[in-house]
This record gives sequence, C-alpha cells and structure tokens, in this order.
Amino acid sequence: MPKEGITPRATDYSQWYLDIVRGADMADYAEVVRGCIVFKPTGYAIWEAIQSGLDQRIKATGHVNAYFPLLIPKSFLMKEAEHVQGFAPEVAEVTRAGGEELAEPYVIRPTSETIIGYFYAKWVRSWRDLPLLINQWANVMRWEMRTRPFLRTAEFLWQEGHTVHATEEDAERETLLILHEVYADFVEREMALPVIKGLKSDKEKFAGALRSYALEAMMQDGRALQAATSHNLGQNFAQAFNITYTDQNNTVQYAWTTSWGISTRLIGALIMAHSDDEGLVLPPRLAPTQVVVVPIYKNEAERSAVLAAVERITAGWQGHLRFKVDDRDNLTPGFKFNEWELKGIPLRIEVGPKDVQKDAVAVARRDMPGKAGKQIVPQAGLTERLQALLDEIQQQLYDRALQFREANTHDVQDYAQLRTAVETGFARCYWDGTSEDEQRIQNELKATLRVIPLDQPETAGRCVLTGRETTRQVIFARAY
RNA sequence: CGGGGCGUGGCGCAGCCCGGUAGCGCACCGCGUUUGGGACGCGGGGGUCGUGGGUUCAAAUCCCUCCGCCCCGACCA
Repeated sequence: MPKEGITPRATDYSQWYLDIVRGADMADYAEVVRGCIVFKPTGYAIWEAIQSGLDQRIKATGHVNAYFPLLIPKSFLMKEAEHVQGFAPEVAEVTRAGGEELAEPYVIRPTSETIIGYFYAKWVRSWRDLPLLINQWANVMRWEMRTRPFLRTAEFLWQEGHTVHATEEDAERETLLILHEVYADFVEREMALPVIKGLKSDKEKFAGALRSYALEAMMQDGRALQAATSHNLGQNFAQAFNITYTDQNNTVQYAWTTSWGISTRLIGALIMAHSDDEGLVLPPRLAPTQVVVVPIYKNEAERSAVLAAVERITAGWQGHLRFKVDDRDNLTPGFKFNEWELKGIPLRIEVGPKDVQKDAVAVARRDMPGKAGKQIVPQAGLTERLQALLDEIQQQLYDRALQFREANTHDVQDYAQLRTAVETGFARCYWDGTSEDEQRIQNELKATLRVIPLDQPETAGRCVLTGRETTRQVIFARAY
C-alpha cells in the first residue's frame, strides 16, 4: 500500500527522492543558507557509518588522517591552470575579517589540492619521505547553481586523500589501490551498491588531473551516479607548488601526487539505489539500527508480560546486533511499523501476547514489504537467525541492484540505439570520438561519457558515432 | 545564469478573480478511551498573510518595488 506522504517512484522520481529524505527524517533544508542542508541525526548516523567503514579501509592501506585549513589564499587556486578554470566559478570568497578588508582574499576550500600542495612542498625533501599518505575528513563548499539534498549541496562533507610519490608508477598504483581496495570494496560490500570501475574521459576528468578513475553506479531511474573518484594528478600540482625530492642519485625530482574522495553524496546514492515507495531501505551492514522491536499489548498485564519477554529476548543481542526497542506508549503498533519502514530499518520484530505464549516472535523484512517478508519464528536461536537474515538481506539488495543495472544496460551499435538506450539506462558502446564529440552527444542526448570500464572486451568494434574501428568500449548515461 | 511556479500558525493548503471578523487538514498541548498495519472523543494553544511603499473609510485580497524559496535547463561530487 502506498505510504502517506511518499510520491511513488513511477509518478515522479525526483519528488519521490525528496519525500524519502524528508520522510525518513534525514535532512532539513537550511533555508537560511542557500543550497545547504542540515544533516539531521538519522542522516548523519548514516554518514558516520560510511565514515567508519571507509576510515578503516583508508588506514588499513597505510594512510593516516590530518586536517588542513578551511580557508585557502585565493592565489593558491590560481597556480594550476586547469584547476582554477574548473573551480573558480563555484568558489566562495572571504574578503573581510576582523572588521577589515583582507590584503588577499581567501577562498573557502572547494577541494584542498592547493593548500595541501603548499604544505607538502615544505614537508617533502628526500625520497625517504615518500610516499606521503594523508587523508582528511572535511567539509568543502562549491557554490553550485542547482542543489539537491545530499546529491549536490553547496556545503558537503567528504574525505579527501592526498598522497605524494616518487614515481609515476607508484602514483598510479596508489590511485588504483584506492579505487579497488578502499572505494569499490566499501561501496559494494557495505552499501550493497554494484559499481563499474573505470577511467574518466579527458572531458570528464578532474580539473588538473592527469587521469581520473571513478566508480559509476546506476540509480533506479536508470541514471548514473559517480560514487567515488581517484585521481592521478601526475606532476601538475607538484610543479605548481614545487613539491620536489632528492632521489637516491642526489638529483632533484618533481614528485607525483594523487587525490581521491568520497562525499555525503553517497547517502543520496544509497537512497536512490535501494529504497522503495514505502520509504528508505538501508543495507544491514551500514544501518545504524539493524533491528527494531515493537512490543504489542492491550492492557497492563499484557504490557508487563510482553516487556519482560522483550527484555529476555534482547538480552543476548548486545555486541551482536544493533537494535532498538520502540516502547513508546502513545503510538499504535501500526504507526510504528510504518515509521520504521519509512526509516529503512532492515528487520522488525513484533512481540505480542500471542508470541509470548508460543515462545515466538514475528519477524518482518524491510526488503520484502508486506506479508511476503513476515514470518513467525521461535525465540530459540533468534540471534543467529537474525544475523543470517541480515546477511541475506545485504546480499539480496546487492543482487537486486546488480540485476537492475544489467537489465538496463544496453549494448548499442549506432546513434539511434544510443539515443534510445540513455533514455532508460546505460548505453555500452565502442567509442573513438573526441571531447567535442562527447559534447555533441551531451547537447543532443543529455548523456555523458560516464566511464571507460577497466574491464574491456577482447574484440574490436565500430565507434557508435564515427564508425571507426576501435577496441575501446565505454558507458554513456544521463547522470546526477 | 535563462525559463516556469510559489511565498497565509510547525507542515500541507484554501481564501485573492469580485477589498469588509483569517480558515481547513495534519502536527502540537490536556483529559479519557484505545493499541497485531498510519486510533477515537472532548477541550485547548499557536498566524507581523515574505518585505517596503501606494490606492482606499477599510488590503491576505488591487497596483508598484525588493527579497526568498522550489521546479525545469546549462555547470558540477
């Protein structure tokens, strides 16, 4: 049955998204600050779960955390030609402070390559100082024309890794390590979101990078969302900021740097990949609360019996399950069912007088709304059963998203097929065009070259636009 | 930045055309009855009608100004 206040996806996908954000109580518009949102506790808890999973992987691959200033001298931004062109239009500036006009304005960081580059130039002297592997968790600001909660906000939270290496090979290895071991591993395993790993085209790469790698995911409306990026910056920033080291042969060399990031936009991806017309659907491994218990009773005698049973049942859960008992007395069970569905809690346990009598509980799966996902199970062995169910749900969400992506990815041979394919999903095709050709497709079809997958076919084919033979296959799609 | 829409209790809206006591639903507070899929009754609180100006005996309503927000595009994580 349709949820009150949630526009069905089929009616208006964009409105559905906004309804989920509001309905699940994840964010509030920061109405007084253009394009910004308040991350409410429910939404912020998801970010904390993302942070925790990523931070572990970042550290496990040898990186450490640090923190750099929010404000960057404006001149820093100007030092890398492509970089300034890419970011200048959307930076906010601080021109006054302490009641006086500043000699040099600061920009509020849109990303930190420049300020970090400045310090790295000071810190790096010898080949022995390399690699330098630092990550920072921070907020950044980009004055975007059009904003949407989580997906694109003027201020957003992210992590940005910035590393320095002695050789191009080392920098490339780092860029790919992050893509595979940190980002793809996290997004696929924890968020249950299948991704296509690949390279960005020159047109789409990060402003100032040599090469950008990215993870692309498909949302339920068939559009692409870039879930993560990892950039090999070459020597561009090393030259702009004079990051040099003395090698084993006593020769001064420019270093090679990388940068990589994941942002609160992932919360938007999470919503759009898994949720349904009943509300948010959270993958169990990421869900701040995995199990909610709703006690049901009619009178005081039943109440004490049921609550005692709940106490007994949940006693063994500590350390095994993240759970919550909804013992609010002023709301009906039906209201609670709807509320927790809206908030995406993976499993709901109902404990009523009938269950107490039978030493059973009712278990409802969020990924299978309605009767299909509801069953009565014995209290004995419940903890293990719930853990197994959570694993099953996690897998189910991943499989479902992957099937959806496969079903909506079309191999296209010519322009007419490309046009049709990007209306509903990904178009996979051979490509030998230029940046100008990409621009033309963007103008005509509103689709962009999302990614050049790392997995490439053995055989050659004809470019969807030019007809030239090529071995390079790419994904075109409309994107968020 | 171009195109469109909207500003009225916390939220969603009606009222405006045709000027005359600011209203409805939800939410909120109190009491009581309820509770296995969004409970019900009774009582109650809360609004500079976005801003500034003008017309008028009288403006939420008519005229002008400014501001803000949302949606659709181009730009972007």
